Amino acid sequence: MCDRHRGQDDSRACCPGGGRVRGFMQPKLLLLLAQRPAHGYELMESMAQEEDTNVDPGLLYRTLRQFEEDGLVRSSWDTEGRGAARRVYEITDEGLEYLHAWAMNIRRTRERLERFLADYQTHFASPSK
Amino acid sequence: MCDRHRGQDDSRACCPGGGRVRGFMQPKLLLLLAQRPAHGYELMESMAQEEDTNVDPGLLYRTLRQFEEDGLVRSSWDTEGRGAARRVYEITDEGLEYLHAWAMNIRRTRERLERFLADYQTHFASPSK
DNA sequence: TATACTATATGTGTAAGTCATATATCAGAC
DNA sequence: GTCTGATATATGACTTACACATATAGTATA
Repeated sequence: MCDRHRGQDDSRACCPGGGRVRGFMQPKLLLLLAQRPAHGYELMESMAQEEDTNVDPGLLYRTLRQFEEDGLVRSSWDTEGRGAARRVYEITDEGLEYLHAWAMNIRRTRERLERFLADYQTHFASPSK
Repeated sequence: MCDRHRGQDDSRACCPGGGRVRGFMQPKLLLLLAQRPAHGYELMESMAQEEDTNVDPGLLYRTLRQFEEDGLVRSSWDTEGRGAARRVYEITDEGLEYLHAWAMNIRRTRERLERFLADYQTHFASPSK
């Protein structure tokens, strides 16, 4: 752990460029939308809750707009009820295909992570240091 | 799968921005160097073999230079033997600390992937579609 | 009327990755 | 001899996922 974060209990913050495997919000968003249509704020709360990572609203809304531009979701304004108008997103057929492709890649990634962790443990468990 | 790649047997190529979780080369490089010192070309071959992904030499060499700048590895020229001179890298103590921090993050990431895949399968296995 | 929460959005910058290309040495084919 | 291909390292231009800051507007409640 780096000097900056040593002693902190939030090991997620460690380190500058050091750690984390990225690129996960997009499939996660598509899966949530496959389960049910939702608006951005709702998706943000779901993600913040299920993953224990802080979600950047800017990234989330931009990702949704990009998804719509790419035809993976479509949106409509919900002006019913109280509160500010909300844009409700639902997944398209193309979005579902994307999600399936993503799931395959994630399965492969999981296997790579498992091989990495196995190698890592083997190496640091052995007495040869 | 997207139009561009439908029918191809290489599902890794799919799709433009669609899939793959990134940021994995760095911990993988550090683990390889923790196992034994090596030069760039050798690391490239190890990675291309163990992961079945094509490795970009540009990215690899730039990453190693960055590692050295950050003090995670140190290098020396090997002019022995025949062939072009090669720069041999070995991991430093700081690099080892980084590797440990990375391994923790990767463990957490694996759990997120597993939760995602479980949710995914649950959703698409159920008859409610 | 102040403040907090709900809800969506932009601007700027960085880091990891992609693709193309440049370079030099050496081995073997022809 | 020189041509091709493997070994070996490197730069330039570009894209994208993400981080961090900030803007905006409506609603609820104290």
